[in-house]
Amino acid sequence: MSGQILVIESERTGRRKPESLVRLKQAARKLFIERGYDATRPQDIAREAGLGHGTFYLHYPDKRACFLAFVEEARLELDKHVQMRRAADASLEQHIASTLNALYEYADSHPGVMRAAFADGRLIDAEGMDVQPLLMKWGAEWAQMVRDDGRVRGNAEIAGQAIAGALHLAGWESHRSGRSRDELVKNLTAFVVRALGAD
Amino acid sequence: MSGQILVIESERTGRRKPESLVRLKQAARKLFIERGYDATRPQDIAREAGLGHGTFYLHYPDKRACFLAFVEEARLELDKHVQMRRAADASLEQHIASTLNALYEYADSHPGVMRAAFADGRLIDAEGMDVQPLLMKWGAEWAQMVRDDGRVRGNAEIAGQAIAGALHLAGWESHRSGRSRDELVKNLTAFVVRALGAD
Amino acid sequence: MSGQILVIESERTGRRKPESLVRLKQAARKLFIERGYDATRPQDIAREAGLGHGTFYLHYPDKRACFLAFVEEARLELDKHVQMRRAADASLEQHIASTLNALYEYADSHPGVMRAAFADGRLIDAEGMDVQPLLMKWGAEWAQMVRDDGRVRGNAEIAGQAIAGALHLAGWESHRSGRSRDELVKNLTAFVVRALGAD
Amino acid sequence: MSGQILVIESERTGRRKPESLVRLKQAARKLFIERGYDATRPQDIAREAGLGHGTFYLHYPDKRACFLAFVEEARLELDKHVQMRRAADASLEQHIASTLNALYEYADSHPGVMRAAFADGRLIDAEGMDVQPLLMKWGAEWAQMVRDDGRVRGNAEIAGQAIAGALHLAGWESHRSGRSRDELVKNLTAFVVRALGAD
DNA sequence: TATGAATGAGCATTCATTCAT
DNA sequence: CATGAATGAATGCTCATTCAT
Repeated sequence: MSGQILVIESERTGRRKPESLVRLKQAARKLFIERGYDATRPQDIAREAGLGHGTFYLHYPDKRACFLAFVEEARLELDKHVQMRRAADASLEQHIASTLNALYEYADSHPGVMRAAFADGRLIDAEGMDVQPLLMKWGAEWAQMVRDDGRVRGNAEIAGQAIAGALHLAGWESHRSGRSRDELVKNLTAFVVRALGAD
Repeated sequence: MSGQILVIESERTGRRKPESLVRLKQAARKLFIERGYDATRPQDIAREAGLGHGTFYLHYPDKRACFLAFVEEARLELDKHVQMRRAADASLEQHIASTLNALYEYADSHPGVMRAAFADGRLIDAEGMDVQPLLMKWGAEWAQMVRDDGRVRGNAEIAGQAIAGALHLAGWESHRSGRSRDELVKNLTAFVVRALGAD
Repeated sequence: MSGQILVIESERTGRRKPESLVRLKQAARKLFIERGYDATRPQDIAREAGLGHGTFYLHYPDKRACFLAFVEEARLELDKHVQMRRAADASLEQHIASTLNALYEYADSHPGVMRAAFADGRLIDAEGMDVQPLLMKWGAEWAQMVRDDGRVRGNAEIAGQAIAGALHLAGWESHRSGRSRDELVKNLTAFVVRALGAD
Repeated sequence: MSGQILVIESERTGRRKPESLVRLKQAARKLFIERGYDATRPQDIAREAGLGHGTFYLHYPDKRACFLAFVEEARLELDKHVQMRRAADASLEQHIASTLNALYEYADSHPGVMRAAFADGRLIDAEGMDVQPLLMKWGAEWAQMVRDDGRVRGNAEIAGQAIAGALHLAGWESHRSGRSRDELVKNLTAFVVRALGAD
């Protein structure tokens, strides 16, 4: 009898804990996207996950941590998506074009994710200068790309952040004004390629 | 003497109404910069202005309107500053360099203003798609500049927004990492000049 | 010069004071009817009357007094209306029938007045047991009528209040359920006539 | 012993939730009666119940709902009281007399309940035409009684509402003027019996 | 591990009234 | 008589978090 209990328990400790966390993650993602950070209560997330309110605090110290986890997950997901879609061995221009295409493709097919995730800047600004906002992490990745390419002589970090900022705002504005993705990608690719000083 | 009284009276009747508004504006600016939007209550603004908190609602319909007024004021102030510092008749490169210099000079000498003001995107996203966030207005101005210059063949709006986004994020990151303004301006100027395809 | 001033002043004290009061009365009536007591602010009344907010307190000590004045005016108006429409020399039944007809005719042609006015019960309940609610005053009038008729042997006051209460609730319910005035008057007349014990 | 624990536990889990609701109900009843609707804040009710004020909103969506629940409870309580005291098999006159006696007996022994409860008309008038004010529900019950009796040929609904209105206002006035319950009941019984046309 | 009842600091906003002009 | 800027007590309600079970 106790053996059976042990088996059940080991199954539980082995799988049940992660399971509720997974459900919380999914629920959090859904709600942060649908309603935004402010309008999403820990209680809502727990309920959406089919769990009690208290369980939320078993997995996250607070609401902020849960949101930042969602943002980080979104970042990794986007990274993965872009890396898969990106033209591998190609000219810089083709590389950038395919990257931007993948980027905005993801943004289109995951409406709300980017918008929700970029809201982390505010949270991070308020406390925790040690954490980097999503956009800035993105900028750092572009900076690395620039460094790897080796053609730009200026400060790669500045260039990387500039690119990230450019892609973000131009993308947002295009979304608001209903511009086509093609138009956006074509223009931005040219913009970035020139900015990187293709000499 | 009666003449003086008349003057005083006309000054008073002429200024009593705006006076409290002016004080509210100053107080709001101070607090929005120091504490941010969320942590600033209408009550705090009124108290900071030495007024009762009912008075706040004599001048603004709600907290949001007060904040947007602050943002707009900051935008105009920055515009004015940049226009005064900007090299007038000069090459595109010099023009951009002086603009960026003025821009970051303002940002340095008014710490917190930009950071606070850019938070409007969140407010505007929530409601009121008709209002444009500060950063996007800024992008529109750059777009106009690009159009006026006439050298870029692509979509000027996209280019303008891309520039604004680039300046914003690169500036923010530089501020966080303690980079010198010169380094930032030099690199960004080159970045933007190249991006605009000065061929 | 002082003569002229005196003339103007006497004209003013003779006519101007009442004028603003009259306008306040009209405005108050309009707003109390349209919006009810709670949703009507002294400020609204003054503005509707084309006067400054402070002027309100020149004529009424507070909002409550203004409302009670409105109620009293409505009561007198209804009284006058009923007295004019009422069959003079007739049987008790005819007398009552014509009274009820006049009553509900007024209620129909002045939608909202009765509803607004009856809200005084609450105000009076809260403070001032000395003032009588409109409905009770009305009951007292019916009591007098009963006494004058002399046919009822019981307590006239109770009968009067009972009649007033009956007319009020039956009228309100008929209004809510969309019953015709004729149906209401016919039935209530019979009800009251029987209740008064026409032996 | 473990059996006892089980009982306690099941009692606890089974009652913990309702317990705070019961305390809120009692507190609400007390305060609505003592102070009336406007002067009673949800916070006061919670404090009176020995609970935090957030708990109030765990059980009621808002103050209005709490009040309407109080009114409904009072109505049921009164109904029960009247049904128990009412003469069962008797003449119409005896039936009515006993009903009125029970009615005013309740009103006397629960001072303030009726007064507070009748204030619902105002709340219901403002919003929710679908809900019926207490007094009108009462009228509907009298209407049913009239219909069941079968002797009145007119519109039973009008008669029922008229009776309810009569009892209400006459009762209120008698309370204000200090009339004895006997006097009131005797007169009103005769009034109602005649009104119902006992021919 | 899981629960959900309980908490109370906190917030934006309203409005009857006053009083200096 | 008239004004309307100023006031601040007061209100209903929310929500991140805790903790006894």
